Amino acid sequence: MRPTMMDVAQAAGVSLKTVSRVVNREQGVRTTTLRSVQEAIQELGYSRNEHARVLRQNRASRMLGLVTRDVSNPFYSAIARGVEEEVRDRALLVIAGSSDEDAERERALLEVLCERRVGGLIVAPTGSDHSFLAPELALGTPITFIDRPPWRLAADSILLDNVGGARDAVEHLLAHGHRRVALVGDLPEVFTTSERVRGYQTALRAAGLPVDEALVRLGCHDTRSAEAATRELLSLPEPPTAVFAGNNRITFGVLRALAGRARPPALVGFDDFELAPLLSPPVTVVAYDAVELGRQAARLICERLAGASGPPRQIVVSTEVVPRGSGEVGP
Amino acid sequence: MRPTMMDVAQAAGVSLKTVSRVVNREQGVRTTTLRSVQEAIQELGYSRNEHARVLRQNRASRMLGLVTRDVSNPFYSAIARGVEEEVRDRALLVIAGSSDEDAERERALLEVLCERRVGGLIVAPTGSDHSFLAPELALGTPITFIDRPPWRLAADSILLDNVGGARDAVEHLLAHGHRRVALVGDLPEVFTTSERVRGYQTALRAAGLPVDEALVRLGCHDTRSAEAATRELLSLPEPPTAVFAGNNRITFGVLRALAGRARPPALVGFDDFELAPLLSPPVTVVAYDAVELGRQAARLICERLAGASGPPRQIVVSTEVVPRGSGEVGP
DNA sequence: TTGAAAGCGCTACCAA
DNA sequence: TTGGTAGCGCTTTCAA
Repeated sequence: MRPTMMDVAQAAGVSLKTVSRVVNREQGVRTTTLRSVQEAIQELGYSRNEHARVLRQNRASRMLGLVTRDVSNPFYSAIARGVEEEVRDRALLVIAGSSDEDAERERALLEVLCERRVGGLIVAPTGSDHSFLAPELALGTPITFIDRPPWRLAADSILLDNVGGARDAVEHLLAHGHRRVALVGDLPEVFTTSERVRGYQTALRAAGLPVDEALVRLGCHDTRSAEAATRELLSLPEPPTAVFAGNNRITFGVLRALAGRARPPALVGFDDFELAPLLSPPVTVVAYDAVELGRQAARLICERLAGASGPPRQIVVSTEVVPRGSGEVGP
Repeated sequence: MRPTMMDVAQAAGVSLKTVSRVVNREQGVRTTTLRSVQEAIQELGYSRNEHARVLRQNRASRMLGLVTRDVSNPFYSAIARGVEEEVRDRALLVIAGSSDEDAERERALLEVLCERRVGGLIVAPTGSDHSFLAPELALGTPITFIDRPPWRLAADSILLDNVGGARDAVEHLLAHGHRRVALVGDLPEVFTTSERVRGYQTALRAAGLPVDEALVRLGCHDTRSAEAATRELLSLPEPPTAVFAGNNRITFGVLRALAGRARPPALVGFDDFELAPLLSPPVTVVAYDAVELGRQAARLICERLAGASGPPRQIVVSTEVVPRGSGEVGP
């Protein structure tokens, strides 16, 4: 059996309360007593039961729940990293789970995390109704949405400047003389997709160019479909001279479609990636600090935990075009 | 205040025990009673307190602790993914933390996880003494080490075939006619480094070639130092005609050093990466299934939780050379 | 400086 | 089919 404080107390010949004092580093324990209790703890391999503490203190556990669409995706693992960095010194742990873009699974994960009485929740959401979190929010658990806003729930959110980033990318291509700029994008119902499409349209309209629907290929949710869509674009009677890729998966698909072509179209991709500078040509991207996204989310949670009230906040993280070569070739 | 079972009971006009039955889906509750309790639960936004359950049932919490060196590193996030996939159906959650290669931090994380009464621990270790985990192990908490073996502790481990993978890589280069094969490696005190060095030496010796220390550059813990080491190798009076890179960070550094060179040496890197096929030339690597590594670790934990006893097990995951171009050029 | 006792929210056990 | 009660391991409060 696992030793309890009572076991330690008996081994050390003191009362349970004295052991509690030692374990919690409280003042007012004679040095000799302290020593003998510490020895008993060592001897028995005692480890304090956090569940009993949480229960007795009737508080949240020192854990944050982080629900993303896939922990192994570099975007979300960077967020996880940022969250962890930010809460590390506050002795908070992170429980991370993947929804796999399944709203049911997302909900199940979030509910289980609430049963665990997490101190806060950070969600990169998939579902389209988060109203089931309203009671938890009302009870004081801070919840921050990241990458996409909450639906049917008034909660904090950290978003990228999707419109601005996409607009900058397309303007960058236009500035290099392109007039036929294609967009390869993810599922149109996804928040970030529709925002980036808006940015794309905004840039074209500001330049007095029409939005040619033949050059807009949405619904590419994986590398393969992005590759196929790009091949289709390139075999049009009037192919685009430049491509804007809506996210990193799509950029990889576009790159596969362009591989080996003598004179590939210009390319700017949303999302940076480590090897972008090593490709030929090096890939121009819309970059941002994904780790910072996680840090900001965690910071917001911590502020709320520290008592900050007030209406939901929305923080928009800026993006930046990083020219590397692929986006600076002419038509 | 957060509602308890007692609050629900009062709202529904039943006893606490009846609410417990409903919450736990026990048989023997009249349909009308069931309904009214469910309504009260909905009304109050009740959520069961998992800490109270764990305490009362005197069991481990349904959580696994996962301590890696950096959650945002693709290798470890793939492991996290594998662990999660494997335990998902068993309703286990994963608490993930990064040690940042700091043994003290690793120890602190592991101890906090034990206080949380995790059902099992998976560790990609940094420290060189894990004997402090002995009491926890003795109390029945399964612990699996991954990527590197435990030190001063008899516990399960999941390792890569580091020697075999490195040997295969070098043999692959030798088979293409190389006689001067360099090794760029991580810190020599790291387990995987020394194993891979052994594999490198084994391959050379088996081919009757000397191990030329001038061609062995260890201590490269980041991309930058690997790049510098590679530049040094290339400016030797007798430069290598092929390079074996000891891990993915090093491969990236080597690639940076080779970028733009008219006739780069052959290259095989340990660790696969998504963009390897898209580089020019595409990069030949020693590949393995990192997600499977995590799955195996979780499987081992689950078997132990299900009662499997016996001496520590060691599982070695095989590797495979994936030829893509960079490793198939002659000297 | 130390100890005794109540009780956090829940489940297990027994009773009705 | 339902309810009462003890107690999980700890912290809190009060007393010695």
